[in-house]
Amino acid sequence: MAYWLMKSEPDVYGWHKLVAERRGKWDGVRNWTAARNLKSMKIGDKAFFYHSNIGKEIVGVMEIVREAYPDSSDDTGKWVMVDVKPVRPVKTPVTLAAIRADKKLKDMALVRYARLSVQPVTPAEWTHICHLAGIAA
DNA sequence: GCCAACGTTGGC
DNA sequence: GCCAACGTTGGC
Repeated sequence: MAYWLMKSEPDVYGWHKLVAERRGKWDGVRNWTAARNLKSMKIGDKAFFYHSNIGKEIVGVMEIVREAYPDSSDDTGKWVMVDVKPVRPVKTPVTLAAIRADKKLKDMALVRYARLSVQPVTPAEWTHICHLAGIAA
């Protein structure tokens, strides 16, 4: 099983909206590196939901429930989307500042490639962040 | 609102 | 195929 981190601006599509919907479509990705990550996802993979711009923190854990298929918001047919469902909210949000300040996390894509909206997370990073978030890994 | 980082586009 | 110009993202 692989781990990921996916970003969304909460005023556009936030954690609470995903929880309300019970299942969400992760569309609108228009970056080749992010799209490659979407295509690598398997059903059952876990992903952190990160609020960019407002909050700048990890707020929940999602699971991939449908693997990459054509993005319905894309007319060109080049891009893909996946479906996700919320698994659990974090107990304590893990902020970008906390991630930057943590030696174990400073190599995360979130820090090194700030603009990448869909990025891999290593098992060690996943476990550590779950610990900081006060939830089981 | 500004600006740094960086991806993309288009002229050559 | 290079690289300057431009656009976008996202932190501050």
